[in-house]
Formats: sequence, structure tokens, C-alpha cells
Amino acid sequence: MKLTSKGRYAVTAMIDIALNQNNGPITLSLISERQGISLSYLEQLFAKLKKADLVSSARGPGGGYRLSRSADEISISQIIHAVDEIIDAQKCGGKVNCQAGEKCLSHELWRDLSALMDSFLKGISLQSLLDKEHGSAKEMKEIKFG
Amino acid sequence: MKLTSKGRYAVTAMIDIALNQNNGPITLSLISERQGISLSYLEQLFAKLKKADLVSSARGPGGGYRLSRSADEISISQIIHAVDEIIDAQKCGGKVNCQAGEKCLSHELWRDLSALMDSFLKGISLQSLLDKEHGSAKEMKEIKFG
DNA sequence: CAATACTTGAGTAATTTACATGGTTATTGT
DNA sequence: ACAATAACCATGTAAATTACTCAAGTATTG
Repeated sequence: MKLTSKGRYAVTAMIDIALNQNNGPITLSLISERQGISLSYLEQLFAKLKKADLVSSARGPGGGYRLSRSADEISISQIIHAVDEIIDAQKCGGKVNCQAGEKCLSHELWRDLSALMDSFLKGISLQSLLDKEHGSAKEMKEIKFG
Repeated sequence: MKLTSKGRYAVTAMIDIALNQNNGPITLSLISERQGISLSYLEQLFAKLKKADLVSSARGPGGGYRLSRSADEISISQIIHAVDEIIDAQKCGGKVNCQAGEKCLSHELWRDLSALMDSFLKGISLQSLLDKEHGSAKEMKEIKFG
């Protein structure tokens, strides 16, 4: 779980598409203008978003990107994970015996927290963000430690 | 709201202290050895953690750091915020009129998400992490959009 | 007074971020 | 067929951030 401005750019772009895709596919040029993100950077991001099957593309005039699924089937977690690489929680492997040590305990606890945060973001869909009406309490009831 | 490996280091270090501070203050050298973080980097992080009043320090032999409050009064949110600077959600100010535009709408939605995420991490205390028994459902009931 | 350990600061290699540039391929309308 | 469009692809890079080294200073203990 990692959360940087890169993830913000991705989520922002996905929001832009979700809001405008009624009239057909959205070009990256349009998103670039509207959101103030460089075209080149958007290309990088959308290569990953496509690889993660969150958007589909159409070439040529009238082409662009659209969501590959309905907005309530796309979670914020998926978007973040598509573009932001994961924080390596264990560099334990190596000389140090890190099976029962203090080190691994802390790492384990961090991994728990990371999983918890991910579950949280899995419960928030792109659509619910747009609607501003995702009752988080309802969705959160399922989240527990493994 | 920002979340990088820097935040992970901070949380890990705080966990280390919480687990060991019974016998008195914990030195950064110890944390450095146990967690595999460089002393110099820990010094940077703990300067901020102290500034945020999450730890208190004692100099000289037998000195070190301890939590400035009980572990269940320190939230993960506080730790993260102490070391990780906030993502600038609005670069809208400038030439573009960004009061009602698409741009500001996306930014507003991101800010909502950010706030939601923060509320979530506010509900998780250092202690509950250690206990692995923070029923998130109970805590989450309060979280709603503004 | 010597050892400890926090405090402070300057400097730096490595990585990541965000962008620029210059192409190529596929699709559309004329 | 032929432009125009827009996704795709690759390389390069300035700026920022990360995580660290090194070197001093200051407060506390025994």
C-alpha cells in the first residue's frame, strides 16, 4: 500500500473519465487540459491502468479511453495499485535470522495495517466517490484482521 | 494524506518503542539495529516525531526516546502526518478560473477521499495495532462525508 | 571528566516524479 | 488512397525525495 501524488493523478483522471464518458471515449489531450496533467505523464499512467484492465482504449479519430467496467465495480484500491508500486514490507531476508526477531514482528504489524488500509480502499468505489454517498460504516463492517 | 515507506519507517519505529519502553527510554541505536534503519535517518524522523509531540526524549546515558502519551492515545494518522508531508490537492490557483471547472471538482473529490482515509487512520491507535484487536467496524461507524 | 545519547547541519548517491521530445501504428472521414 | 486523429512506444531529463554518511555540538549520567 502506497499513496502518493501519482495515485492522486490516476484517481483524478479516472474521475474525469467517469464524469464525461457518456458522449463516447475521452482523449488524453482533453484530460490533460482539464486536469492540468501533462500528456506524456498521462500516457505512462494509462498504460498501467489499461494493463490492470481498468480502462479500454480506441484508436483513431473519435477514439480515446473509457472505463472498462461500470464505475461502481472499480475500487480506489485498484486504481492506486495499478500505478503505485507496493511498499516492500520485508527486507528481512538475508543474513539476519528474522523469523522470530523484533524486526519481523514490526514488519508483520505493518503488513496488518497495510492490509487494513487496502480493505478500506477496496470498499470505496469510483462511483461512490462521485455520489458522495458511500456509507462507509456499512462497508466497513466486514473489515477485520485476518 | 500521503503514505510512503518513510511513513512505514516511522510507524515501525514507534511500534518498536511501544513494545520495549517498559525498561525505560529506547535509544535510536537500538532501533537502528533492530529495525535495520540508519541512525541518521532515524534522527531526522524523530526530530519530527518530537516536534509533533508523539515522543519525548532524555539525553545522556540511560536516555533515549519514549512515547509522550499512552499508545492508545497515539493514532497512526498522527504518526504519518508527522513525517510525511501532505499532498497538495489544489494547484488550481493561477491563471485558470478553477472555481466551478472540471478541475476543481476532481480536486474536491480527491480531498474528500483523503479526508476519509485520514479519518480511518485516526481510528487506529498504536495500541490497537499491537493488540490486533481494534474492531474497525465499531470505529468506522462515525466516519461519514462532511 | 569521560562515556552516553540526543541535537544539529552539511553534503550526497540513488530513486522517483513529472515531463519533453520524437517517433510508430491503427482508425476514421473525405 | 489520403490526411487527420489519437493511441502506443521509447529515450532522455530536470527536479524533488529518499535514505544515508560524516562531523560536529550539547546535555546528562556515574
